[in-house]
Amino acid sequence: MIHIVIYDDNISRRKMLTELISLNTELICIGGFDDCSNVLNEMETLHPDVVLMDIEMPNVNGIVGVRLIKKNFPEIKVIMQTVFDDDEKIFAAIQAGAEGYILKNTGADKLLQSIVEVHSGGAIMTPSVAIKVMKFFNQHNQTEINYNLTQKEKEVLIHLSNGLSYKMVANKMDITYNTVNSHVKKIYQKLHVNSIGEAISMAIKNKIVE
Amino acid sequence: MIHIVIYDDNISRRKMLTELISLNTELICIGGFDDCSNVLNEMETLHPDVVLMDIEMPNVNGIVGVRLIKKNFPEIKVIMQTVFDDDEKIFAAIQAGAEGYILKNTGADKLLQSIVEVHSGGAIMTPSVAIKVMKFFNQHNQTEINYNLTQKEKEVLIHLSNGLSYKMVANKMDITYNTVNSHVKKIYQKLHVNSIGEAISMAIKNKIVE
DNA sequence: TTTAGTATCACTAGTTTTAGTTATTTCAAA
DNA sequence: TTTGAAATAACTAAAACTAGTGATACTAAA
Repeated sequence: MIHIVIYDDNISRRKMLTELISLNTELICIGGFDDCSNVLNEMETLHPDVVLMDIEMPNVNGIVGVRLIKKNFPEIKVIMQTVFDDDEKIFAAIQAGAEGYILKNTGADKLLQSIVEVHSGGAIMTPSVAIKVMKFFNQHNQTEINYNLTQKEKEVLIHLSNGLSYKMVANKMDITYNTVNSHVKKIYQKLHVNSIGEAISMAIKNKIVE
Repeated sequence: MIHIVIYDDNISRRKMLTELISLNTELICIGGFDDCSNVLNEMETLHPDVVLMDIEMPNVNGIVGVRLIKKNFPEIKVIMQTVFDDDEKIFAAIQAGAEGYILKNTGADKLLQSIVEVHSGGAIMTPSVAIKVMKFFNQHNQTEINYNLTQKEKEVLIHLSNGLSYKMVANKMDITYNTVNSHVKKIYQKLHVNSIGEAISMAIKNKIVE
């Protein structure tokens, strides 16, 4: 028996969801609220398995709500519901630790399915949300532009980004100071920079070095 | 009519998938191959809408395959299939640009559903994959360790990471070179480093600067 | 009201980086 | 086999950084 609490400022929608949930004998709705003003108290007393959380709510919204829940009751699963336009809210919710993101127009069967899925340890997303997440993922894990740094050049750059001086790099790589200097000059040319700071900044951002 | 090509080294499975797909009148399977050895040629000639791609294949595997497809035919949607929900492969596939990632034991109806969903611009993941992606997401967006850098110190650091010299930073911030020097000394103390390279490296990795 | 932290600035001296030019060897590709 | 890139190295001079000490002014907290 999965215990569910619903947060949604639209009462008729809440009623509808409650009825929908009661159709499945595995699920039971044990509470519903307008917003997250008292979310911690409510979690404390009701201790549901899964929370259905509207993102847009007056006073204390769903993002804050899920953050509070996850911080204090990490075992409670949270599914966010949104009308969906705003990337930022999706990512905020993900970072707050919600297990699911589904659109409000999601079909009844899928909603129920999602609750069960999340309860059993999975995560669910509607496809349009998934594509945003994956795009964001890619964007922030983009494969580097190839600056054609050689292995030695990369090695020098890594050492420098770890705070070593040319002298120390030379020592570590068993080459002379002069050679390190040569490599660095080549690196700067290839990266189109002219200081160690910018080179390292570029190297890290483009994943040339870890 | 959605045109589909299947990559899977298991012939009987490929046959099964082909038959499954043909059950839906909206879908048609226009090709199937053992591995990705000739994937670019095959894409060139068949130009499917969606590719069903097994990850584990001899010779040229699915990860390489999706990477090749996405690089040369970004409009072709790719759904990865695997028996393992191996973290590394999932992320590799996502980064290669796959639109879907589903386990092989996914039900027939869900598979077909997924194809349609992906074709219409969404992305799909099985719940167990989704939770991994989201965890990874969170992990790599963790809030920084607080080094208690002041606003000015951060500002100096940002300028330095953009390649500015102390002199230029001074000019930009309307303070003297000496003050910049003071800030830097403080930064080094707080970050426990003693070179610009290490400071920037640390700053970027800990999201002190973008 | 004393204290701690921030922001500002100065001077110095030693160290390091940057950038210029030049040159040799090696190795793989055209 | 010629060519070109990579790796190595040297020399130099200017510019920049590092690190030490010390000082003033302001603000907010104890």
